[in-house]
Amino acid sequence: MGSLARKPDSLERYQADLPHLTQKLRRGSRKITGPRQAILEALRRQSHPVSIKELFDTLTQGDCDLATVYRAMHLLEGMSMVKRFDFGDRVARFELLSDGDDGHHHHLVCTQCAEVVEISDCSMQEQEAQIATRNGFTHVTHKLEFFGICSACRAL
Amino acid sequence: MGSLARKPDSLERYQADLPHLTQKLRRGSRKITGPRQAILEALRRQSHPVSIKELFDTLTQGDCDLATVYRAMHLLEGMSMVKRFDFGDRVARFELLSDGDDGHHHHLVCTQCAEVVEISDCSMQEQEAQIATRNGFTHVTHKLEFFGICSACRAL
DNA sequence: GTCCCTGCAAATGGTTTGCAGGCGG
DNA sequence: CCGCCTGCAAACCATTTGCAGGGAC
Repeated sequence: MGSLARKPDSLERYQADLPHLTQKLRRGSRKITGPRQAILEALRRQSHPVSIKELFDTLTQGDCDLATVYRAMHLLEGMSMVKRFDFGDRVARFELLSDGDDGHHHHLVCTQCAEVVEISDCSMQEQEAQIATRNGFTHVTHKLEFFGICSACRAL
Repeated sequence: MGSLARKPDSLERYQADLPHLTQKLRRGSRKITGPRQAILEALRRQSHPVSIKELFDTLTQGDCDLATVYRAMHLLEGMSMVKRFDFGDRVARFELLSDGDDGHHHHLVCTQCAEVVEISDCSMQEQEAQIATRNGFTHVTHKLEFFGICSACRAL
């Protein structure tokens, strides 16, 4: 069952607590500010990739500015604390990374209701290596997302 | 992604000639206009996905308006005459589809110079099917692109 | 006391759209 | 001639950035 997709909304993934997260900031010589704490808290509550606008909307009005969320996500991405995903709708989505998790996984997205299921197993290492050597490339990575229609939408 | 320095196109892929293409338009009860012919001609010259802006720049000034190119690409996409690709830089890129080609292939993109190599073999059908049944989804498709550093950029 | 961080507002860049006139069928 | 297409300009939307004041350390 290891490769089975994760159940949405159950938050089974381990999420570091806030002090743990802010410590990472401090280690990176970054300041721990109110907006950043609010953003990290908001991120912890998510179990799926969220867009910046969505994240912003979960914040108490006045917690911080939209531009600050953008800046914070850049910062966190640079510190490998979040991972950016792209579902092809021209909107960046982010997930908080757990310790030691490189965040490499994919998603199955319902094209009608946007339900997201996490796909944990990725068997592309060998293909990646093959592609690298065949084309003389190095540092080859990939982006992969699945799209389809979920059972609920199909029933409609 | 860097700016593009497109290499001379090899054009190995079969590209239908213009009359053949405009016939498809006619079959779809679409009008054959000057701008559309110019756009199709410009598309035929490409052997890799091009952004709308790039395509527009290859047109003789005055051939048509940028907005018209956008509208034409929507039209052509809806008629399955072009396929849209997404390299994660928030810019849509398009490729002309050959007859009978569903356009399912992937690309290897250099993150420094934006060189693009087409990856033709895709062995994900079974994984796709697996993911569909495991999660109760239907009509499952995927988007997959590879990124890396090409030999030229590596040498710099 | 530094200078990093923030809010605000304006700019950016890709893409879309409203409108009135024009041309393909 | 009818209605699809087009050019033009303005609107849109996610994201970025300049600036000056304020707070973390």
